[in-house]
Amino acid sequence: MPAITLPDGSQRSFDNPVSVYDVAADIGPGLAKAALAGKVNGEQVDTSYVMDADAELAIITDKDEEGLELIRHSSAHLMAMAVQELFPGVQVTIGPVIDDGFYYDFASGHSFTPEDLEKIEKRMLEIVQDDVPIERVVTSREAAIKTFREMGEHYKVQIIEELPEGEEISIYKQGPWMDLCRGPHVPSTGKLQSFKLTKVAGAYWRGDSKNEMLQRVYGTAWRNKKELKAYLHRIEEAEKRDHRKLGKKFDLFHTQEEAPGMVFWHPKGWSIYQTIEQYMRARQGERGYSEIKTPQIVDMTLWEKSGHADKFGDDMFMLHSEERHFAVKPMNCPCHVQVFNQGLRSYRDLPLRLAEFGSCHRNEPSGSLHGIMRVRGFVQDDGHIFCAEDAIQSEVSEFIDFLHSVYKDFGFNDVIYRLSTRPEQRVGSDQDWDRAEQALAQALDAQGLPWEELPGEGAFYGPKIEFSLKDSIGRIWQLGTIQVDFSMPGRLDAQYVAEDGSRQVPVMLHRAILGSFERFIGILIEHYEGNFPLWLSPQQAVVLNITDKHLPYAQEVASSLNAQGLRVITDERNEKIGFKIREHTIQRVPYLLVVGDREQEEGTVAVRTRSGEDLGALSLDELAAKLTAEVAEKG
RNA sequence: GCUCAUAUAGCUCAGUCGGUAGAGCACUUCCUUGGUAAGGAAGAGGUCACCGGUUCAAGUCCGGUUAUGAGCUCCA
Repeated sequence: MPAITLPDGSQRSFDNPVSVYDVAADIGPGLAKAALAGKVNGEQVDTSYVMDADAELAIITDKDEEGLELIRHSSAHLMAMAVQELFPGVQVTIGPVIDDGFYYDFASGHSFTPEDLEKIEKRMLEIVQDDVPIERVVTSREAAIKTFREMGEHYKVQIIEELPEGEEISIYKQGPWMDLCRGPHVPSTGKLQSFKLTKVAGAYWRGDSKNEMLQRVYGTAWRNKKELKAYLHRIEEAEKRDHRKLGKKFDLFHTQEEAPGMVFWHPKGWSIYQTIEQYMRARQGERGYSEIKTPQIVDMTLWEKSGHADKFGDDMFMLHSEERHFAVKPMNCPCHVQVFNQGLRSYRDLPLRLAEFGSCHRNEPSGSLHGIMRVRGFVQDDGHIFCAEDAIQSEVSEFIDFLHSVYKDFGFNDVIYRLSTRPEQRVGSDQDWDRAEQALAQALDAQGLPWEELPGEGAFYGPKIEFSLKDSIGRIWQLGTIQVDFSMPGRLDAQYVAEDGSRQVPVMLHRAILGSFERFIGILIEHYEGNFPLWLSPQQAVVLNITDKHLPYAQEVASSLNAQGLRVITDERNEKIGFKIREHTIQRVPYLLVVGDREQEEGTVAVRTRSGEDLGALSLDELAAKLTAEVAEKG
């Protein structure tokens, strides 16, 4: 006589064992239709799951987040079924749920094409039309291995063999098709209505590049057509703000075949770059950093000593000249230690904060290059703090504070904190790692910041905090970092004289706020969709003369504003005012200054913004004051 | 680096069955001097990424290289 307790606390008693579906039907036909799965005593189960004792039950429908995940998971199965029907001989591997959808990895001699995806999608819709029931069958390990071996599903056999002893093995059947799966799944294929296959790509078996490559088909799946449409729209919007596209449209930079992964900055892009660099220079000065510049090409012996040659040698650009071996510097830290090492340092010099806009080159794998976001030649807003161990926490706290203020000035307020701890391949003693990890965790805790641990993700010389931020459309970008390093100063013979006269090895903190200028500017382009705030805009205003006779006045306006430190250009072309307005609005110039007879007589300009707002006529003084104030405001 | 795809005018893209390349915008010149998102006319512009092969003939078919894109792997 099971008594079923529902989430609202109400109870229903049944004379016989009941399935999740039965309970849903007992509550109402609408719910029975909507039920995708159940949650019995906290465990997800199919709607066919039968309860023969008292239980707590929640019916999962597509209103629940879990329901959406079920839809995606079952969609992956649906796709696998369609694929195996259409392409006999294809083996299945795994098909999990991901953000916004699902994928399934297949082993196949045939390469799927976009046309294949259409065919597969069509077959999937047919199976949905047939509303094929999805059924769970529990089997023994041996039987499962035998079944899948006979089916020629060698990957599945391997997966079953690696399941822990005693684990229940379940198979899900939909029509003639079956797949090994823990479940649960939606009750029938008819529940899957709003999906779309999006792309096909290679993926390594088990995510290991030593293994063979499988074919991964990605799909997206939603509760209903409206959500699917909204998702596809979001993707389109994200594509519109792609920095590669906008970089071309606004004439900010280009790349070309002769220098893969390196950026040719054009005047407008370089203006943004310089504005950021000068801003960072000023802020670092305020925060007690001394700026330095170190060589671009350094003898291999230094990289061997620092440990980088050993770990990253393959990815360094090498040079051979006069029997000597050099590398183009892939990072700045060993060079900064060389600056520290000049002369005998005292504890009184600490903390010593060195900063460099350090130009680095790394021969990144060709397939990982991406616009200006992931490049081979880049400039870091790099800095190294040499300090005594007891100063780590305060230095890290001070840094976090600095970082927050910078992100705020760029219009980013949501920061995400992650602590990456010791990786398998590393240098330094476990005791050093314990202390370093603790120092970082304490600095985060001391500021009351929420953080997540990423075990094994630290650098080879020390743990790190990674700072990520959310952009205007919710994407997360990793930017800043601070890393504790107990190893490199010792390896490179850094020392200072302590208060008691003894020689001590300083701790080194590696830190960056923007990460690389290239990546950061790429993110800014996408975040603002080219609508840069005034202080970053390469062209802050453009003066538009109505006819040739207003040209001298237009030039006078521009030079007057330029003299006040504003970036103002004149569009002197013999074009109609509507045409000029259109062009510069599309180019996202923040202020359009129209000058004609009226303005010339009154010594004013007619101000229009890039968003189409008409601010009326302003005198030059009023305008300069307004723009200067806006530049200072940042954000 | 791996899998798959792509590469045509400055940009965005057409180019069928293999028969020596086309549009819109941009550019140049001329006309137009026009008050808030495209005034008009004419002209110029291409070794179809590169190297090789098949063919009477290759932008088109095949192979290789390079770059780019999606994803995987990697990211000091």
